Amino acid sequence: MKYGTLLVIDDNPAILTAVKICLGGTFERVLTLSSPDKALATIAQEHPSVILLDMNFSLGVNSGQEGMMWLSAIHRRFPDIPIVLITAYADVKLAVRALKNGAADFVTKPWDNDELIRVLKDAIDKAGEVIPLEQLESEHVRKVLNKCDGNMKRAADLLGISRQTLYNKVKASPLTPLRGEGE
Amino acid sequence: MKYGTLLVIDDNPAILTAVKICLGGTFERVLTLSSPDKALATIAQEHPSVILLDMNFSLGVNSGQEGMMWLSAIHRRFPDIPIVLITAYADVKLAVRALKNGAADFVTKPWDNDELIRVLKDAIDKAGEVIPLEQLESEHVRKVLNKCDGNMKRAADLLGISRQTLYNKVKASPLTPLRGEGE
DNA sequence: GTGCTTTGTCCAGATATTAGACACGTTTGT
DNA sequence: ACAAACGTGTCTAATATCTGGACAAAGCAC
Repeated sequence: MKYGTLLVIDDNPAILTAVKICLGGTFERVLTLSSPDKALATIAQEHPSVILLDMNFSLGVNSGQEGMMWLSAIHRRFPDIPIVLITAYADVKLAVRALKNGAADFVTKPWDNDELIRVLKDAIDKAGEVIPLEQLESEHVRKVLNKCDGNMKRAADLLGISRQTLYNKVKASPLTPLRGEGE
Repeated sequence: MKYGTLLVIDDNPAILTAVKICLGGTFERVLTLSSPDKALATIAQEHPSVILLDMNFSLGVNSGQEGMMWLSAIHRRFPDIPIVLITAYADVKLAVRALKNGAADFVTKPWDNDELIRVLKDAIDKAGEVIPLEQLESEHVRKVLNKCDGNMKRAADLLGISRQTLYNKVKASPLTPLRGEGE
């Protein structure tokens, strides 16, 4: 089973070629861009399943600012397409910032092929999940209620619903297990 | 303005003392544990606003497995309390895994005091936010609809609601801006 | 073009939400 | 200790929302 379209954005042609060879068997299509300039247009046109984005363009600038900017821009425009970042400079602060800015994952060069495939697959799978409205609601209600120490009046207030409605919701689904957040 | 209760868990007494001094002025209370053994009990009793958890216990074991286990355990039991991880071994993989396992943030030793305070404050603020039910619903609807390329029938199906209901929801809130995910 | 899907629109019955009210138990402040 | 303030569980009646079902018209596939 192949995993749709992968878009790779990296300014190193050797990397693009390498990725194309390594992942060509795993994805139906592997598109490449050597510069993020046309990224938005390309994404809009091709609707990739996942994006592999390098963090370091403009030679000599390796703070990752460039990649971070593009991450934000792409993620803002296409919040549903998972973006996996890749960088040669293993920097914890950068990785944390990237994940908090919406990156699906963060890997370092040189990469392990199987790991990269797993990461991209995970990103696609996670992005493809759709949570039913009712479940989303139940979970959120439970969380807020929990944060209010079970105070239904306050919870209802924070949730923007009436106390009775919250009351009904709670007794309607007395035990909805919370989704895990594990990897 | 002080930021509630901080619980620090670290097996190095010197660190505990240092943190107590550095952050005593910022938090109303700073509790410390030199081992995570009693973490769950302490948290249940003290309801800290945020937890600062070291990743490396049992001397010689520095893979972070220990801390990761405790992160999962604590986060599973108290999903509403933000957990900031701290480690001496800057490891990108570990940081990524931690964030995906529910950590609010990830900092490395030696830490910068102001940065640590900012991180803890951010974690508390973010955890304290409560999103009204209607907004949560709107955003989710918009995302799913987007993922379905605007196909309302399919989106409604995935969301577990009827097509007409989705139709009504969409025309009820034609332009709900998505919340940002920035740091 | 012919079929299949989707859309926009309507209906009427079922369900959910709402503000308000009430008695009762629990905190809180003094 | 006492009163005031607050939260709960319960009820009602008006309003709103959700639902399956139906229909013609528009869009897409082959």
